Amino acid sequence: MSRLSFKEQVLRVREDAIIASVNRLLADKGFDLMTVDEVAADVGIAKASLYKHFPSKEALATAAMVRLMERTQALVDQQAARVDVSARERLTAITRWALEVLLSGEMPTVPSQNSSLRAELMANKAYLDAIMRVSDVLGAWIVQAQADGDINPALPPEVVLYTIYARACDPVPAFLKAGGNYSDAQIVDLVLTTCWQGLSATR
Amino acid sequence: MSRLSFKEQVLRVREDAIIASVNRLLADKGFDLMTVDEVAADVGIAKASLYKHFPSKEALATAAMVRLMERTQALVDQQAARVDVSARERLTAITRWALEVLLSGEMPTVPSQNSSLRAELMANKAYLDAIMRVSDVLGAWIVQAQADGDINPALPPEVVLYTIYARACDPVPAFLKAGGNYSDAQIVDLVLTTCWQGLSATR
DNA sequence: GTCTATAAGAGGATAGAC
DNA sequence: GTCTATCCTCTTATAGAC
Repeated sequence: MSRLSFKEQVLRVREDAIIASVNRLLADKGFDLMTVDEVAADVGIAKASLYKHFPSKEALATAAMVRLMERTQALVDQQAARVDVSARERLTAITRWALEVLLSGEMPTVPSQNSSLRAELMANKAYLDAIMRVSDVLGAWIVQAQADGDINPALPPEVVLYTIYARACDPVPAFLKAGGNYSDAQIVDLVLTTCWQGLSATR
Repeated sequence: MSRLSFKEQVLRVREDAIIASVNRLLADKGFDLMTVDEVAADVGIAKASLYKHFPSKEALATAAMVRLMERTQALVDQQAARVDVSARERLTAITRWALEVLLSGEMPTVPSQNSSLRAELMANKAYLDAIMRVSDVLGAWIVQAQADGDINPALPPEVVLYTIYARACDPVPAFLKAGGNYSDAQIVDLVLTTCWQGLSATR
C-alpha cells in the first residue's frame, strides 16, 4: 500500500465523516436551515477546512444526495439478485427501507424549489446516473408487477414510480411519530398499507 | 358608514393584497426562500410599509396560513351542508380541492421544520381553532365512512386524516405536471385513485 | 490541510422625514 | 401609513499564517 494510497484513504474517511454529518443535518433541518458552520462544528473541523474538501454548501448537499442514491442503488441491486420474490415484493422492500430511513431521521431532504441546489444536482453525473439506473430498474419491476396482476394496470408506470419515490419525503410518518401512539414498525406498516391498498375498505 | 369604517376597509383591502402576494410566494418558493423584499415588490409598496401591517416575516406567513385555513373551513362547512352525499364523497371533495389548489400553484407550504415559524403558527389562536375544527369535522366523516364500509376500518382515523392532509403538499402532482403528459384534471384523478385505491390491482 | 480572522453580501428589521 | 436610507445580524466564502 503506497503512501499516496494511505493519504487518499485518510481523505476518504474524513470526507465520509463530513457527508455523514451533512446527511444528518439535511434530514434534521433541511438544506436552507442547515449552515456550513453547523456542519463544521458537527464534524469537528474548521469551516475553512471544510471548504478544502467541498467548494460550496451546494456541493456538500450534493455529496450527501449522491451517497443516498448510491445506497439506494446498492439496495436495488441486492433486491434484483433475489430470484425468489415477486416484482411487487421488491418494490415493497425498497419502499419499506425508505420509510425506515425516514423514520430514523436519516433521510436527507432537499427542497425541489431551491434553484441553486437543483442546478448543481442536475449537473452531477453520478447523481443523475444513479437516479436513472434506479428508475429504470424500478420501472421494469412496476411493469412486471402490473403483468403479474399485483399493480393496478390502469395506472401509468410513472405515476407508480413517483408515488413510491414520494414515500421518502412523506410527512405522514413524522406526524404519526409525533403523536406517539405507534412504534416505528407500526408506522411503516400503516403507511405501506395506505400506499398499496389505499384508504378504501377492501372490496 | 363611518369614516373609521372606511379607513378600516381600505386597510383590509391592502392587507388582503399583501396576504395574496405572500400566499403566491409561499406556494412558489416556500418560506425560507421567500424574502420580505420580494413581498413588498410584489405588493407594490415599500418594505417599511409592509412592516406597519405585519410585524415580522413569520407574521406574514402566519396570516397566509390562517387565510388558507379559513378557506378550508368554509369549504368544509359547505360540504357539511350537503345532506345528499356520503361522508366519503365529502372527504374526496375536500381532497380534490386541495389537489386543485396545489396544481394551480396557490397552495402555500410552510416547512414543519422551521422552528420560528412553527412557534408563531402554534401561538396563533385563529389558526389553531380552524385546524381543530376542520380536523374534528373530517374526523367525524372518516368514522362515518368507516361505518359505511367506504374506508378501511383497520386504519386508525388519524392515519386517514394525515394521509388526506398530506395531499396538500404531495410532490407527485408537481412531478406529473413537469412531465407534461397529463392535464391537471387527469393528475387530480390519478392522485385521487392512488390515494383511495392504492397502487394494488383491484381485487 | 488545518487553523484564525475577515471579507462580502444577503436579508430581516427600523429610523426618521413627510 | 408611506417612503428612502440605513442598521445589524447571520451566513457563505476566502485570505493568509502555520
